[in-house]
Amino acid sequence: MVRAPCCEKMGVKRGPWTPEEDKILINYISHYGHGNWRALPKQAGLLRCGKSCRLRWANYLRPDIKRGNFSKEEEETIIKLHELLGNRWSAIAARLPGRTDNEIKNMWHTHLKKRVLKENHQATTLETKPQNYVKPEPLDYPIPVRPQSPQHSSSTTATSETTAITSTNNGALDNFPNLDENFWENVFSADDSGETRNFLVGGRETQMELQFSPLHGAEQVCGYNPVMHDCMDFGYNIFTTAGELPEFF
DNA sequence: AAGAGAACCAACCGCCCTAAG
DNA sequence: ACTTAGGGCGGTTGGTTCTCT
Repeated sequence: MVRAPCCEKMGVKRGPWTPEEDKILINYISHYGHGNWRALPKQAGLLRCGKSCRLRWANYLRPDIKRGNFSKEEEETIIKLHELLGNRWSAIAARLPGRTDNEIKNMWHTHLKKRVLKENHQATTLETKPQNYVKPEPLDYPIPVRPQSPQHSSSTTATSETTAITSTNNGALDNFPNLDENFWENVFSADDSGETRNFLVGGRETQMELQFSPLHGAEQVCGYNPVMHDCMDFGYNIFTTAGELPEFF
């Protein structure tokens, strides 16, 4: 069965929004909220489809949107997060208050992508390498694979997987923290959107935000430190939101 | 000053996921 | 269990503005 389009094309206006339409949408949402997007245009008196209204609101009219040029810090954050998360624009936008996924996506395609490509090219071109350039050694430890969540696996238990993955890391990385036994269970009960939780790490209660991200072909727990504007580069990366990194970093 | 090409960005499209019936 | 609608997301398009010659 083919899904019907989100709106009848006939009689629905398309293209750039006029200031009058913006005003109507803002007034309506500020009085009644958006509720059902599909029903909104009719109730508000707009000749637009609901999807168009939602996009206009989300990307342009929302009061918390920050307009204007991106700061250097924001650009660096986008580059780091893109390295970490790939094209998950909404996840990246979630870490840049006031910026929309569309805006970030445009920024990436028009400015940052070229810049990153150029920088990568320079870094790998022999002529541009400094004389004391040393080729980085490949990782000497296995990239740990995220064990299946207990809710997705019926054949193994969380406990055995937890033990295995923890011992793998402790054996491979001297400075990998001692995780409390409920760590992975706690991780798996969080979603992928960067939920903040308290964990016992290295024997210390630490507030952390976790993300799962596919890197090097394997899914990893990894993170980004918004305070230091730096990606943690372990097999498992963990970062705090409290502004201070745990000692093991 | 004018035309061409490049860059920018708002908006649209179509797919996917999820909740409700 | 299945179907369907609603909403979210990433990719793409096309109109506008800018820059260069």
